[in-house]
Amino acid sequence: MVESAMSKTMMEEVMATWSEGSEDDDLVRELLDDVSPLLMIPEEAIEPLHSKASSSDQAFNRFISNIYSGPTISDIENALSVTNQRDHFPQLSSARVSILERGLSKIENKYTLKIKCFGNGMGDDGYKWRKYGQKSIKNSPNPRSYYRCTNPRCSAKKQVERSNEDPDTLIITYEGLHLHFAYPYFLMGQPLQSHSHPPIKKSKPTSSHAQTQAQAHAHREDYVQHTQEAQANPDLGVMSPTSPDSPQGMAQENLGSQGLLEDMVPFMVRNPSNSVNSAHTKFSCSSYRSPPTSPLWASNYSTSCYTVGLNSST
DNA sequence: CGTATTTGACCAGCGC
DNA sequence: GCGCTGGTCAAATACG
Repeated sequence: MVESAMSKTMMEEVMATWSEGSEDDDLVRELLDDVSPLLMIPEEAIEPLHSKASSSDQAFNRFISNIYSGPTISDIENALSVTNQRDHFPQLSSARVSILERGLSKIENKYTLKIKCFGNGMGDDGYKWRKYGQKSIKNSPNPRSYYRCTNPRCSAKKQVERSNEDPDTLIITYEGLHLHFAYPYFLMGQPLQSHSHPPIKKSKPTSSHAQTQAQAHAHREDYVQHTQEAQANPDLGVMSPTSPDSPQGMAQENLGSQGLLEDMVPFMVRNPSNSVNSAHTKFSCSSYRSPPTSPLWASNYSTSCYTVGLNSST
């Protein structure tokens, strides 16, 4: 099921999809950049970064790296650092748009992504999906596969089919949100509720439009979260859970209005510090955050997650 | 043996 | 109401 490495283009597209918020341009830019630390920095190259973390943290990082073929924690850190320079890259918006024009579209509450897969090029977005159906589509020689997030608390779904015109092109439609990864964020500042899952997810099955992003994000988010939390990078700054500007506050606020994961992801990504309940998150999320299993995009997995944090269209 | 996939059946929505 | 189509269910099967 794990699809081979997804082309960078795929990643870009995904990222673009999820990064409509102008403030995320820098991150998008990084993702689009061929030399983006998020995607390219080899373990050795980023080793120095690890020096800041404790041995246990390093071990954790390695663990994560071994599980995911995508970017390492250090990669993420780098990306996060870059993110702080958002104001320096106003051109990202245009880049994002260009990506969108290359295959990403949003229809109603679904995000459709068209990606080129070379050879066996199936990719994996990092989420663990379970195939629950396949149907032949009218006027199309290619069947459509239906996938659902393996997390029982997640209603995220996606459909995958090959393009009629181009066999190498996959059409992926995302629907629903991967909110399970965000639970710990919802709870920030509310440690007492750490064991009860916010009803948000349930209230949001319909606002699936953020799905694509959510997906990509979800697992990645967990990943990012872990990283940040493990390293508590002071450079990123720590927002007070109680602060009105805190990620948490924002997230909840957004949830209150729309409950869109996409709206809060950016904060999560940029404010790793909050993972107060990280311990819980690690276990609860990791269970579902299995190695890339999706029939789509393998190597993009990592990218996708980042993307999640970027987008906040609609 | 547990988990994931396959695949035909079933259901709902829509147009005629 | 009927047929078509897309989406989901669930038993059977395959796989690690």
